[in-house]
Amino acid sequence: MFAKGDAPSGFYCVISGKMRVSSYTADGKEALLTWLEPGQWFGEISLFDGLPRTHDSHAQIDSKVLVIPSNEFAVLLEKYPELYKHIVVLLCQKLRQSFNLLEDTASLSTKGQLARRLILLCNNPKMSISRTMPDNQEALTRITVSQESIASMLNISRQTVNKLLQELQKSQIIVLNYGHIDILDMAQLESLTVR
Amino acid sequence: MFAKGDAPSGFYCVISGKMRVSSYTADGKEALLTWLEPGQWFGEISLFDGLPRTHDSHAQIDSKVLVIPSNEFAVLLEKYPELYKHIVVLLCQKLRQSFNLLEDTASLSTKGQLARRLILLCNNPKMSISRTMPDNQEALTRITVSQESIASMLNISRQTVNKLLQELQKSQIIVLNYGHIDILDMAQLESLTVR
DNA sequence: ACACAACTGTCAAATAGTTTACAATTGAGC
DNA sequence: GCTCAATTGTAAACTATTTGACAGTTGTGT
Repeated sequence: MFAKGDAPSGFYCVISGKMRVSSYTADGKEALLTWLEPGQWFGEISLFDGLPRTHDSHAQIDSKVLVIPSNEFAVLLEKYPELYKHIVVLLCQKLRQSFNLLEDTASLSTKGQLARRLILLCNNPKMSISRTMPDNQEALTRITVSQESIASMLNISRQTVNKLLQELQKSQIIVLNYGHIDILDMAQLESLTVR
Repeated sequence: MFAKGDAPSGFYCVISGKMRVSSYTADGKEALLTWLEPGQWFGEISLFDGLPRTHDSHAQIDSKVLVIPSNEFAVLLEKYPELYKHIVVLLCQKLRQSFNLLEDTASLSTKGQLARRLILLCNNPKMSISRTMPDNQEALTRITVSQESIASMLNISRQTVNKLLQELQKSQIIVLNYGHIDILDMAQLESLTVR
């Protein structure tokens, strides 16, 4: 468990399992940002600007996390300054991702945001600094996520999520199941997200 | 004018004036992300990951922008690799800012988001890589922005903005004027943004 | 000082989303 | 196979937000 607000302490990489990245409202409701999967790094923001962590990260399932403590990482950077290039690329990827998310929430209808999120969930593991993870999940068409989780990501109620998902199902774009969603027509899904 | 989707072309710094950073919906509505003021750098994301620009930036008023073309910047980086450190810090600042924005939209009520945005607009110029700009705007309590602009930033209607602002005015938190808003009680404004 | 554009204030009807509540279904563990 | 927790489906009442329309106000430029 790496809590939001914690002092900066290191650079982390998910080795196995799955971490939830989220923040919490006053009333304890979770606002889910994303998941971190094996091969994805996190914690670098605090590391470089020295401010508290931006989010809570906690294991959703049994997970192993590689920890590089701040001071050790500083030594590494000293020794291999070319590491900076990769850090910069990692940061740019994350920044681009969050800009895209921001743009979505700032200009899409609720239905559009839902469609966008479904697409994002299909090609989730994109934050990795290394390309060590195989890209074989490219054409993933099954999303293993509860409607409840989608709701907390979009800051809307589960009932609304359900209603919209059923509309998509009626349009033959997706198929709803217990605990997962199958995408039938990615192209049509994309067409719902044109701004 | 630096358009979203343009090929990466350089690293920029606002010298004078004010740039609007935004994207546009299909129907031409503007989704305003923020402004860039003198001393603030932009364009670095495209520069480092080689992908198209993430946003439109266009001058709101007559502005001067320093342009460092990609190839020249590459030479600079080669010559002064310690520049990377500063780039990393700049990126972290922007990332932290967008995470905060994301968190707001993901967990605050409309009124809370409005309060948050008013606060942000007070201490806007925070994206600068250098500390060359004096910090004398710290306790700024007048926001020069139309209700229309606020609406497009929050992706809500102008009428709703107006209604909520008037509630804040009734609570003696702000005063509404033609073209600008005065903040009377920053503390109370902050208290509306607790999650 | 006049005209005009930009901005603000307001309202009613229509739409969208939340909340509360409860039933039905599914999957996991014993 | 049975039980229980998690998840999904559904509906009605309520609240929030949008849309469209229009009037009033303020600042700018001539």
